Amino acid sequence: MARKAGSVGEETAERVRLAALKLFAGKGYAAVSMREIAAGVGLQAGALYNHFPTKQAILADLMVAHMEALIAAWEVESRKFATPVAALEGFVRFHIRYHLSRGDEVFISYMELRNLEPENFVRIEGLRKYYEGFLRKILQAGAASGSFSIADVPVAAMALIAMLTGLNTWFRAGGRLSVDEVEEIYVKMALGSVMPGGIMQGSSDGAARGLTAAGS
Amino acid sequence: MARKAGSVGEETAERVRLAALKLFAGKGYAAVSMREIAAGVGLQAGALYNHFPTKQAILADLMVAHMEALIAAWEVESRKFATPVAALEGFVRFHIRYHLSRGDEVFISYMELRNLEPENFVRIEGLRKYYEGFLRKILQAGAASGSFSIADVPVAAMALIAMLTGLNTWFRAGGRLSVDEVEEIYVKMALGSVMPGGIMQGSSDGAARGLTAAGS
DNA sequence: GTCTATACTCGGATAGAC
DNA sequence: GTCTATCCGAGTATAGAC
Repeated sequence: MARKAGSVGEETAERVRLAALKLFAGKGYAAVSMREIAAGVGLQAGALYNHFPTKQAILADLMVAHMEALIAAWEVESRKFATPVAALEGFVRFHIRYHLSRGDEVFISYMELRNLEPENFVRIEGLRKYYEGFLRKILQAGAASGSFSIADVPVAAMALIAMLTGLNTWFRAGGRLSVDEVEEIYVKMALGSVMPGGIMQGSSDGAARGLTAAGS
Repeated sequence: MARKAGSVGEETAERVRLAALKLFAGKGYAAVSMREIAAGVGLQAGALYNHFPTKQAILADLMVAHMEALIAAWEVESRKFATPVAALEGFVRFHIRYHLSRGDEVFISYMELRNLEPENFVRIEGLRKYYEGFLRKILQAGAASGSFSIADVPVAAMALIAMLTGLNTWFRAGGRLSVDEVEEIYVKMALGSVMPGGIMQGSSDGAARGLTAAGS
């Protein structure tokens, strides 16, 4: 936030962000000192204050940037999908890929909320709610059209988001399964959890299948 | 761990655990001082060291106690269920109720792992894996019998656990929905995510429905 | 078992020279 | 913009009196 494009100091500020991101994600915000961050950039601690007024401002900057980028990315991606079913599948795939590729940002955005002053906390929480609203709208549309069988849209949205984001806590690249494989599994589980027709075997071939409602 | 039953000091130690639990859950382990914990018990900081050798020992004690109690509770509860489908429904209900009733313990056990020294970390992680194993066994049995359609049992187990535990991050008693209502929704979603028959409308009346496999 | 007092280290943040 | 030096508060943990 508030970056002066083209200025020399902005390059240093960006390196500060990167070093702080790694350290916060690895040890936790409270356990990281300004001296450590400075060392990661090759500076003395005092020099950090030319770029950020406080330690918490660095954290808030990282979180806001992450949430805004996430929202912007989905706003582009979401244009591809015409039906609620396609949109849900697209959301699952997008959320998984985006979050797995930004592990550090996701980690601090979910773990360090309580280290924010109220003003920053409210702002980040608002952005998060806004992002969750995308999924709620998809589920609402599908429930209205009969594609989904959902007892409570806000609850279903939170359940799905938690399931998807949970991937970040255990998935490691180079393990038994690839991202693509895990993504397919999650798509099936997510769709199965809200669709009256249940799990569709071999449903991973495209995003634009039309599904008519099938009551219980 | 290592409690001397009946001793006078154990009462104080228990009060220390309680105060530390509340503080760790509220502000984060790293942000809580021994002075704060002592004040919560009505002691001076130095007196804490009569009961715990270090600050981290308090954290590890709380985590181990939580995980062992959780495992013991499920080992009792699990005897009630005869089929994989009933066991999965029972697990979902148990996990939700147990975790929502121990919000503080759950919170620190998931958030403060990185503040543990390797020895303690390995121990807690082992207990967590052991608990997750309960769900894996249920899913494996159901997949073998044809009740479930699961592409990968370990992945499905992690996805379900994340969905269930995620409840703790947003559910608040006294809100729009009761625990019972949310529990029903999660049961349907969890079963729907792994059952080829999909969501069963009105499936919340009991835990022992027999379900025969129904392929796609 | 608890107290007071304190050793020792480290934290965030600032001032002023260059 | 970065450096060195420093302020000042707070951290964990210990020592010894009671």
